Amino acid sequence: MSTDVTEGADDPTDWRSVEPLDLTPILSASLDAFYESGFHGASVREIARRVGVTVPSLYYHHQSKEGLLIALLELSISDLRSRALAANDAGDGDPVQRLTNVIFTIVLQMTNRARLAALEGEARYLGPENWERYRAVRKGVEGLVLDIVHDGNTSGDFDADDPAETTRAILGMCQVIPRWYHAEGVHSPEVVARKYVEIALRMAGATRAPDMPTNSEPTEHAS
Amino acid sequence: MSTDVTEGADDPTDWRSVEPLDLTPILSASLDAFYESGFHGASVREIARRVGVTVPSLYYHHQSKEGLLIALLELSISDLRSRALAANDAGDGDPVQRLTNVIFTIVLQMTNRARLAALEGEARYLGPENWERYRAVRKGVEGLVLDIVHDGNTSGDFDADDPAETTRAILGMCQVIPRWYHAEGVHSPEVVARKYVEIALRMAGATRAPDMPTNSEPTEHAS
DNA sequence: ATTATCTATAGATCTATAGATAATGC
DNA sequence: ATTATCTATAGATCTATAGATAATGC
Repeated sequence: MSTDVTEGADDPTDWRSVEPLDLTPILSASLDAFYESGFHGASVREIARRVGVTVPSLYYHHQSKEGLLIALLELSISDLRSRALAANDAGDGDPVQRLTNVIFTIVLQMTNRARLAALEGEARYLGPENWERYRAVRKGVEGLVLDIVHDGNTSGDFDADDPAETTRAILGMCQVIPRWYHAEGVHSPEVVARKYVEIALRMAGATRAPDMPTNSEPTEHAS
Repeated sequence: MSTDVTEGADDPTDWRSVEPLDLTPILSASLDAFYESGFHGASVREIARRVGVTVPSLYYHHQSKEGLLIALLELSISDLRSRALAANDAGDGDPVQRLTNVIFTIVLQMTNRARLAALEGEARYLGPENWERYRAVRKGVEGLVLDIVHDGNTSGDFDADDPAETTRAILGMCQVIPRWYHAEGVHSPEVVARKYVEIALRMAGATRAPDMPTNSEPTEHAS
């Protein structure tokens, strides 16, 4: 049984590094247009022009303009989800390490794929069905972080007054990274990720330091 | 000399409470439409329909569709700016109290005026001139918070590893509040503001607690 | 046969303005 | 005179589809 390997993303256990997704020319052009002008500000004509094809050609590959957006969002959020889960697992049950790993991989996405991550703000223009599906995955990631903060509070590793609010605050500061990183980011994605891990640990009231992840080390298990 | 009192907002020293702005019917309808559909997704026809006038009537009062947006953004950002400055002054030179007051008033805006605050994301669709003007004010507020974090680091009240990154993180978590507060906010604006002040102080590494502001006390100086 | 593109066009909607008309204040 | 509204319309642009045509793989 040969399952399609290209589904989702690359090796899901590889949460320490985030390479740019290689998109089809149509999705790549859509991303550029949506990023610059927003979903409603970008026209299918403009997208077709960037790709170098006619408009009907776009409709052959995707059902509608919304179909272009949902394809991009789905790629982005499902990849974020699988990396976040892998990062959490790699924390081996230790709340401090789990939060560290998860925030590290999230910030890597926000910086290395800033344009794609910035599309999240356009998700609210999806139709009810696509919106609900997207929202469910998004909620799952938030729930994961909330669980970590909760567990840390219970174990005494964290000291968050209001875990739900702390979780929203942590994810909130990450969400806005794409707004400024692409334009004025001076640090490498890894450096930013480490800084935000430190800040997130403070927000949760962590009582000890984690092992800071790094992506410069070679992976020990060959493929 | 009777200067126009309605210019800007109400008493600028009153940073402890934030009432909803009362907008003209046209701006109120524009805000609703922009909030629901975004700048490009909202049409002037739809705005006119909400107000109950014809489209040309809109153009009598405002130069263009962008004129509607900039009017709303200008109201929002200038009010935020003056409140933030007043809140900073009320901190009396103490970094802990200054950060507390400024974050408190910012979060009050994000919750009490969630729809208006959410418009910030549309600012990037402004023309170059309006965008630059808006951006300058926005940068001013960021600079104010950065100064506070810096001063606190110098005085030993804070312990921020990277003041610029900490400032962005603090303002970032505040910026996204409108995205969830309007929909699922269960706490009162004041309660949320106090929670975020606590979180912000942790992020900056504050070594002592502030006097938490409250807006339930009557102002001691009559008008 | 299947896949991918094209030309041509439907039909709606967009922002904005010209110029007429009514209501208000001196 | 000034302020605020209207009808009518310009002129561009929007998303999406019908149906023809070319290229590819068996």
